[in-house]
Amino acid sequence: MSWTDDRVELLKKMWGEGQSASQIAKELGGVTRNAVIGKVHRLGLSNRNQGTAAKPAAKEKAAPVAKAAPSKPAAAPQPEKKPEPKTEAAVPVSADRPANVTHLRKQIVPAGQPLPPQPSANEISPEALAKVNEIEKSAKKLGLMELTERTCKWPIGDPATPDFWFCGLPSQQGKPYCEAHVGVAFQPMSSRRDRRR
DNA sequence: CCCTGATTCGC
DNA sequence: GCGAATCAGG
Repeated sequence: MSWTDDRVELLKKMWGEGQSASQIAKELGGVTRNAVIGKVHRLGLSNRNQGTAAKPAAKEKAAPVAKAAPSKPAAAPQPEKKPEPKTEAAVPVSADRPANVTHLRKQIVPAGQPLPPQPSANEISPEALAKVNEIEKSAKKLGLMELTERTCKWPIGDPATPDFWFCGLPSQQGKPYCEAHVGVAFQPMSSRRDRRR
């Protein structure tokens, strides 16, 4: 595959939209994300850092290249704009809920049985709960079979009813849950002192 | 372990 | 110019 004009255009477009190199590569087809990144650099649209000629030459490890030493770092940090629409708009979370967080949790997980590492719902950030509510709306609702090594395995709904599924969103490294669920899953550990055994 | 982009260098 | 291999972070 070669970098035809339209392919380059798509590349520019997607890169401009903040798409990742791997996504772009997948979309284009026939190229790897490395190819995309390489092209991006060649096109000179890697970062919005343009103008500063001198490149700080980040690392010099196994490079037996004898090059003239750079005169000076000369890297004026320019305030850059980051078009990153945080999908964290206002969530209808009760701002005035001092201690009734437990009820909120109940809404999320109606079931009351063999729940995952459900914290004691004591000191969970209301934000985390709101987040969970949010993401559950966009959950992929995977069945038990669809779960893979890196899909969120957070159960949603009542296992005793057909309205039961798993979050299914991309889980974070290693963890069994996605970002949001990790937040409410294991985070507490505050007043859990001894276990009297 | 999964991902991200950045850089190098043989082709 | 191209991109795999590698590096460097998250």
